Amino acid sequence: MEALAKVTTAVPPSETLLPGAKQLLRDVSSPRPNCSTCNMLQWCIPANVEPENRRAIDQLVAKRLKLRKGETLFRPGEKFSTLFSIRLGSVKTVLLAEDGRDQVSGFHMAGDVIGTDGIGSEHHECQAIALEDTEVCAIPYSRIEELEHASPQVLRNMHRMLAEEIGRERRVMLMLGTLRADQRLAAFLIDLARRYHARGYSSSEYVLRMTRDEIGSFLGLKLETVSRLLSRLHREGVIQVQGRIIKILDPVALKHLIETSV
Amino acid sequence: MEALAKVTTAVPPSETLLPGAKQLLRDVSSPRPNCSTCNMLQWCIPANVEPENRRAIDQLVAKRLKLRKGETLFRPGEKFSTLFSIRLGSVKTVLLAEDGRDQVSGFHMAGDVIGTDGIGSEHHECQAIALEDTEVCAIPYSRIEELEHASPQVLRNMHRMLAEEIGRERRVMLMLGTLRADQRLAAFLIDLARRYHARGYSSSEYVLRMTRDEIGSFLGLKLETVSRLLSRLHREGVIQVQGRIIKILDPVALKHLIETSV
DNA sequence: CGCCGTCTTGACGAATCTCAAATAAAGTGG
DNA sequence: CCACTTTATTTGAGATTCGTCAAGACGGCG
Repeated sequence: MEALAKVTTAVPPSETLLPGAKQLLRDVSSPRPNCSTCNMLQWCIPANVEPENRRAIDQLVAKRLKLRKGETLFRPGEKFSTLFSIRLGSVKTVLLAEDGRDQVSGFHMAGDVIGTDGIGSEHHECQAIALEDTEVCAIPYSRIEELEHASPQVLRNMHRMLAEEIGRERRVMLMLGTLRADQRLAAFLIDLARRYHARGYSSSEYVLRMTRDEIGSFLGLKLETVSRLLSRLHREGVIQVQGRIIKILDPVALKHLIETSV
Repeated sequence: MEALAKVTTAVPPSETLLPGAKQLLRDVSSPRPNCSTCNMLQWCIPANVEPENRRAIDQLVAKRLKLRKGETLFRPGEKFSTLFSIRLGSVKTVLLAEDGRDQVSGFHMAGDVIGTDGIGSEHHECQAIALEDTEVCAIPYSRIEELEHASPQVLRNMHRMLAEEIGRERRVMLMLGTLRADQRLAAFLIDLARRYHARGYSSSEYVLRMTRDEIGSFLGLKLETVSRLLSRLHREGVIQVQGRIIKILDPVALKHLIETSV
């Protein structure tokens, strides 16, 4: 795996970046987090940074945090100050309404940057919860803003990320408003495949990190419907499902499903 | 009404701000658009501007445009350079998918600023179409950025607007993912009432500017469902519907409907 | 006045949800 | 590592919601 085993449970008093509950999260800033040797660098905020800024990016990450499954990274209303780059694991974001309704608004995997929802309003709008044991780099937004001035590439990366985020939300809206249940599920499976592929994994086989209930919440469906539709696609030979292991057998049929009207 | 009747059909060659189709829109920059005497000022980007910046804001608006019902202000893919503040009338924004699906993503009324979807990506992401005869102020984004440096109030207003936009999209997602048809419609009617009220109009009676089909598209429903549900709410005494005239008779019942599980 | 786009309403069917029970998988403590 | 508990998943039957198709009414406008 990696040399990240040593978990320092004590929070160093020097940099109290994270208020409240987050103090409980395990800080795993081994000796010192170091972007330039990080193997997630190519996906992250300082990707392809100019040679002259190489040294600067090692000042970017304040600390690394380790979350156990189910732990919360930030909550709605919390003051925004930090973006989090997922190094390892996966995270769901959940929207909460005043009346108690809630909905999974996204699933995020290694290489994704989360917390961007706070940039506009100074406060987080959703809750981020680890779907499995997860490690994130905490990057103070103020440092990003500084580096944006020095590095056009960092600015470009940030813009790309924010634009992707907006595009993602837009696709979700279109999906919820215009697609049937089976089409939503197909779109979901294809999107996951695409994202795993982009990270160098197989695009035809992967393991779901979330429950049927969480998938249903994201897609605006009940968990039983998700389960039934997975079974149906399996029966039809389009995919193969074994618990959370998904194999896409006929990607063309899957894509076609989204476009067919009945 | 207002002193806006004189429509100059000729586009002055001086400032060719808007490319392509937009040249066809009628420029109604009477002598010169003037924010400081505009009666929409309190809702707009330079609202509550500092006294020392009063003169600067009159350089903000490049021109005023008049759209007839059905005309398009901008389209997906078009280069972003300008925000539009609605002075009069109303506009819908429409998302388009590659496969032909489309969905109304929002309804915008006088006082709303549209075009913000282009800020992140440099290109517009949706199509803006006038629902009725409409007048907008075209505000070059570069001028806003300049003014943001001089005026903390303008910066604040911009942030507020963008945060509101994000919050609005978030609420739409939650609505589409978690509410039944009747609850969506109730939420829609309440939202319109709230927005009209904020603009000084009655919160219990208003005229819809869009068709049942457009409401359905926005809510992820078919037009027949929208019509049936309006009739049902009318029958139940919660609202009164006469064509596009809506009267909210029992706002409490309407709000309650959203929270009841069946 | 007649046309056309919009709206309403009914009947029917398909999609999706609810409730319930059985099964499978994952986590826990000895 | 096993037995036990808890959680997650599958599947069925029946109810409900919503969409589809079709016919007619309404209303603005040339």
